[in-house]
Amino acid sequence: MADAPTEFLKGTLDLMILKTLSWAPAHGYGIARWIEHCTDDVLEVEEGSLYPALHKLEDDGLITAEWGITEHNRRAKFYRLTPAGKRRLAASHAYWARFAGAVSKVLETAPASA
Amino acid sequence: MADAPTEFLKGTLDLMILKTLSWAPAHGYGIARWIEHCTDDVLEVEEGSLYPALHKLEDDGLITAEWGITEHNRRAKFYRLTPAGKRRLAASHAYWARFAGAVSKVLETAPASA
DNA sequence: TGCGTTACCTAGGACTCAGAGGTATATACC
DNA sequence: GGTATATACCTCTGAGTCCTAGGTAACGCA
Repeated sequence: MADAPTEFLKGTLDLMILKTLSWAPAHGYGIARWIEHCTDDVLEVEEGSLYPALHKLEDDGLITAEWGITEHNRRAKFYRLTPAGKRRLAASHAYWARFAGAVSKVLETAPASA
Repeated sequence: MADAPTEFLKGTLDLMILKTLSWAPAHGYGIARWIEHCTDDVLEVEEGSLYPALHKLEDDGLITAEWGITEHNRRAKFYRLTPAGKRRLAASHAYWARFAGAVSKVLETAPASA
């Protein structure tokens, strides 16, 4: 994905796509640009990862797509969260918190406690 | 890996192994048990993931192995961090902080700021 | 007309993790 | 002595995820 953190990431792409769409419908290109901007380019979204992920989310019924015109007057597919997508987002967000917390626990535990 | 967070994880297994070994040398089985214990079983380390990871870290020169006897009087391979492993741990730890921070930024940004 | 940006897409390979299976020994219990 | 449990190691294979590299096309501007 980026500079360095290509090591981690897994499932987090789906989560961030869903989160981005929770604010408003958006097209793939815009989602990628926004995530990069929001994280000061720490997270770079590759198109080869993005579009397959988007299609999979659509197949799973978590998002729906509709063709439209962007502010730049270009044809684009706008994605929107479905109710199932909202539920998935909530669940994934909770899982992430749980997971990240667990990793932090390991990373911050002092030697003595072992 | 576990209950739920099998979605995330990637690279984090290596990181947690290195971190565990930074306290003291340990054998595979012990590393797995300790990570599970430390995270209240949020993270479950599967053997099918653990041993290949251990072998890879050894091939990469980040850890070294030596046969010994455990406190249970059983034959076990004890792994120890190499200087390169310590450097990798520091770098990965920093990457993780950077990555987790970026994900949190996306997850916690309010709609209005987009 | 040509170029940069916006916007979409896929095929292929690399890599990681987990499930399932297998080996062997020490200790505890019957 | 025989059996069960826990400890401790290992690998094969499949499923899934991501990236590289390539391609299409339309808009706006010089």
